[in-house]
Amino acid sequence: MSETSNAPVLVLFRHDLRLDDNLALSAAADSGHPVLAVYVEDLSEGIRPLGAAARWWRARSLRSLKKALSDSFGIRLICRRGPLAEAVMGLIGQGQIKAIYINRRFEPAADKADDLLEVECGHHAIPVHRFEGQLLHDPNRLKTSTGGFYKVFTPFWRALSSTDSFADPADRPESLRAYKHELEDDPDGLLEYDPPWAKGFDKIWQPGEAGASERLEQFLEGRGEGYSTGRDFMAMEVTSRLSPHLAHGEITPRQIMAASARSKLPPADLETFRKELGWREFCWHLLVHNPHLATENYDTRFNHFPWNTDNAFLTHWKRGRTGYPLVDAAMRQLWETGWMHNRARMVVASFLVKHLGLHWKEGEAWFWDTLVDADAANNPANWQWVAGTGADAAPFFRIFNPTLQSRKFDTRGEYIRTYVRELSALDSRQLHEPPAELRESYAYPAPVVDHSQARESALTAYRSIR
DNA sequence: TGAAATGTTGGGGCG
DNA sequence: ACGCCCCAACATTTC
Repeated sequence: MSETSNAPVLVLFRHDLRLDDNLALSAAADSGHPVLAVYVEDLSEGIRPLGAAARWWRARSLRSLKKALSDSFGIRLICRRGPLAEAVMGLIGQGQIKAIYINRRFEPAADKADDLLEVECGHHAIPVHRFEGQLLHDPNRLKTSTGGFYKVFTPFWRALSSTDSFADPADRPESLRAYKHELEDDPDGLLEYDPPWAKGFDKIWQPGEAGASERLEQFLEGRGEGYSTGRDFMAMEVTSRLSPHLAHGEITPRQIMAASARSKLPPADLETFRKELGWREFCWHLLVHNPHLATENYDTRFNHFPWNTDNAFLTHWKRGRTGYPLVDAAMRQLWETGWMHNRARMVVASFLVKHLGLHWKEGEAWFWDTLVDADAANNPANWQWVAGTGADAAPFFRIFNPTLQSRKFDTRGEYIRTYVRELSALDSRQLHEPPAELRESYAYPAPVVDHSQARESALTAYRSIR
């Protein structure tokens, strides 16, 4: 490392485990210097550590990235964990790094950690170059006409999607000079994480950039046909399943927008699909402007809300033993696959908050730990939305009837039968609401709460803080 | 991106 | 033939 002319530039990977449309990587390539590629698990103050399912995903995604860097460029990715600035300083000898290239992060504490890195590097005259990729918009730039941030989705999306077209994605670098080094690859074992509960995940998911672009292509070339209405039906395989790939930065919303413009899917389906990306942007917009979104009620009137603290309720919910087949199917899908259908998420979230009267943070924490796509903005923002404590939130009186949702969106019971296997012999007339006298013989629990009673007490509680 | 309660309408059974 | 009632179907209001 002693000869400065051969000194490397450093590319840091964090939530951007990809080579395509990776502006930091491209800029590092353009610098002409040899590249040292490092993934850092940032333990800086205030950054939320990944949940277990997301760690499972990351281990595989990192392996895939490592292989791609090695195959394409002969670059050996190394992995480190620790507070960002410390990890980076510990890695490099002073004055031997020309520059650092990173993609901007929007989790407020992570953004701060990047600022700190920049300050630390400044002391050593090492410039830190930041690039965009995680989002379509810059939450600090997009403002309402009165200069504030957006609090309602529709005007937000109108403003965002009516602006000039989004930037085109960048190709992966044609060539990169590898920096030769003797650094240890993965001292903390980030690439190895194989918990027993994740055994089934491999059948469903292909973490990594290649898996991401495959999903996108499949979706835009046919799977997404009928998305605008079909997305509500939980047994239909019409959704893109891109969320974990997006969460880990294996694909960018820029790439998705650009690809969707070339798709032959019906315009209505594409519009609905893009709008979902819009919700993702909106959630990040909210988090940037409300750094404590994951821990505090956006609507502070709820600080005095009389939540239940019944641990037995919470356990039934987590295990998928509430006695409501749709809720249980969804919770088991989450456990078995690390993912849950969007409508099912709304149903189980509404059930936790309104039927069981538990604090949304309980559900948010479980999702955070069990979802492969857990995202620091989307998870809390959507939980607050369902709970009615959030921005542009669902009105307090919107209480899903799990049995009705089941009849409407899983009419033939395929979704339920897939995950609540003990009920698979029931015909669809009984499946949505198994008769009390049958439950014992099917080893299926009685409902933990009575729907209309639970509904009434939720309404009473929510009215109390209006 | 809801569900339940309440109101309205119209067809058909029936005295 | 007619009015009355019932109730399903649909619309509107309310939470």
